[in-house]
Amino acid sequence: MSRLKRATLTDVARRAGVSVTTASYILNGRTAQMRISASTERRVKAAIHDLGYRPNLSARTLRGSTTRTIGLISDFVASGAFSGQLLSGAIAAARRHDHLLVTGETLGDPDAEALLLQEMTDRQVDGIVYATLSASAVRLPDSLRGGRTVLLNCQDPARPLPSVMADDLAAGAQAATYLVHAGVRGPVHVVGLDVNPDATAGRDRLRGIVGALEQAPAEFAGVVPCLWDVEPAYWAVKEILREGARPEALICLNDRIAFGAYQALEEAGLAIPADVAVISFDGSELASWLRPRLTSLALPFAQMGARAVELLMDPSPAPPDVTRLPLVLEEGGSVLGAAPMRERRSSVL
Amino acid sequence: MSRLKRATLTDVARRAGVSVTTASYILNGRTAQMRISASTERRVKAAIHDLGYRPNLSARTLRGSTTRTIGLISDFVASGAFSGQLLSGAIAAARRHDHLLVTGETLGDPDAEALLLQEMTDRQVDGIVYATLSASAVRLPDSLRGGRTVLLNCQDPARPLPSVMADDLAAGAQAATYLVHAGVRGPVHVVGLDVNPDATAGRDRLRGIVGALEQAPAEFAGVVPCLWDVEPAYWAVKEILREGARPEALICLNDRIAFGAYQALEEAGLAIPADVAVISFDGSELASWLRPRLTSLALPFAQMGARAVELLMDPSPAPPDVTRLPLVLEEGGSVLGAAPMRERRSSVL
DNA sequence: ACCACATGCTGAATCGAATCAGCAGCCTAA
DNA sequence: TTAGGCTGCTGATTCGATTCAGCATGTGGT
Repeated sequence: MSRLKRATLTDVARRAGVSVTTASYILNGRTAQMRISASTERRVKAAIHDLGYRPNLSARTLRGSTTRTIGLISDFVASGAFSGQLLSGAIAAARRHDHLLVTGETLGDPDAEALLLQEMTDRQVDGIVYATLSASAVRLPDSLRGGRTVLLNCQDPARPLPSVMADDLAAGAQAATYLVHAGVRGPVHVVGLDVNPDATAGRDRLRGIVGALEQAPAEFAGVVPCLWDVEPAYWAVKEILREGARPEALICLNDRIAFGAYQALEEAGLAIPADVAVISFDGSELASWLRPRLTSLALPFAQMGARAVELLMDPSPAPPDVTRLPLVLEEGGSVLGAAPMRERRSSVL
Repeated sequence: MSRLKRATLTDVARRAGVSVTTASYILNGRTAQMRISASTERRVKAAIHDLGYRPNLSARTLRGSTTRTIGLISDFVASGAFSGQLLSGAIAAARRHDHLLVTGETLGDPDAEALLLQEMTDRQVDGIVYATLSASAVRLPDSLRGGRTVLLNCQDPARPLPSVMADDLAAGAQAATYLVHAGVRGPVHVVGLDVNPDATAGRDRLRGIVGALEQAPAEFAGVVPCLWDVEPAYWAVKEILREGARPEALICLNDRIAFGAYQALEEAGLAIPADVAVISFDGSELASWLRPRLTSLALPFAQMGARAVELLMDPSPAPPDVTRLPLVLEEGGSVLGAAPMRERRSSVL
């Protein structure tokens, strides 16, 4: 109510006619061990209620030194819908553990990063989630040495820390297998290639794809190199079509690439999925906007954010290894012979 | 370094051979008023440096009661790219004021909202930004009574609080005027209609559009009602085309609607922009992915997030009125006769 | 009748920093 | 010589909650 004066535990104790010590014990549910009588407990609880008492967290922290706060540092918060999901998952998990999230964005600037880490350790956050937007290898700043830290969507080869990532390798295999089960045999092209040597998602997916295709009666026709965006993909696919390629299926390394591929295929008069099957990775909203709806393996960003926080909150220190979360197949209509509807949970596989 | 024991001001004072009081004064730059000698100051600063001393913020808060933290409560953090931009802007502005952001997501649940507010006031945040994903009227919980609060992308008609919103009315006029200047005279259809009575963006944009068209030599052909998403828009536009409408321009109330319109127009063999001009609102990535690139008025989400924080940080209490930030025209190639796009990459179109 | 023990509570110290009030020592002026 | 003022520092208290150690009672056993 009145912002002028918050009630303190002293106020509560006075009103209930007990000592601050007793009030504190009751507040913290230690009545049993401390042998507080039921009547005293009732009086104190009434006082707490009447005064609208809320404990001062700073005072608690000063003594106990847990803040019920965890820090999340990300390189990019603004880009795309993914960071939102990641944040959302982390926020929800933190709430489940009665924690709040403080968020920082580095924009890739090491100085900003160092400052943020400083700010967060100054605030004595109970743990730090260090996240990157695209799966990659990173070199963590030294200031992150002590304390609980979990990496999210990245790994530091030089530092053994627990890390949460998407299982891109398995997803690659899953995509290829899905096509094969849908009857694809002919040339399968992979579209997209990372230029950033630290990015791991593309390489992992590709390895998964190639590995699965080798085991299957389907021809791998190679990689169409292009940046992971709509326009580069459009031009790249247009180009291979011009050169005479007649793919039976395209595996696009993300949804934006798939969109570019859609545009190029349509322009070339090739129908999806009748002439060419398309499958991709991300599971973004874009996939659901395309006609036909794009079949895509969804990155479990919300779950990843949540898992990272869970690992931090787990009292037994998490082992310094990588937790890989599976991508989830979201079926559209871009692969012929596959299940047409979403309800058809991949019984084909 | 060692996480075992942080140096305290007592440690610093001991090492420098002064009292804690003196150390505190030097730490806070009050050397002049407190007549600390230069040599003492040097000794203490050296001690601070050597020990890697960092002040304990909880102790400071306990005494001073500012936390250098501001809370942001949003209904949806996960959806779309917008919340990310909004967050990013708010985070950056908070950093500029040496503050950190704690973030909460209510998912529209009033109970979650109340709990979050409680958590944040418990933490004595210096201010709260209350944000919604889509521009709307809200009824704030009573618990938000005291304290500094700024509304972001929403207004509470019952409560006079400072609020930051996009200037949708002006943007509507801007879109219409842009078309008129590009030579559009024939039937202009507006696509999209809000079902949510609390949402304000659509109504404001529509009012702006109609107002501007009335002043201009262009025919307003009415509203094509549909939900703000790709598929509803596709069907709705398909339907009016089937019924014989021959629009010269479509003003789509957001980019997803525009995408649906693109699909319907292409299917009907109508070329953009040669046969039909399309303009829309959002300025999302999607706009840049379409062929031709969609001309769209970008919502200034990052600036809005930043502005909300600035208002909170402003020592003079912000007046309880609405700050409206302009949308920014991002030109694509979806309106004929208008300025060509920058870097005309797609000369094919 | 006296010790032992359980019951039900409280005093005081503690966490780390900020700050008010004040205290030596020295210099200057009357 | 001493009051007054300046310089350069410090002691003690405060913020709000937690917690260790302990202190009155009452009760039961012998």
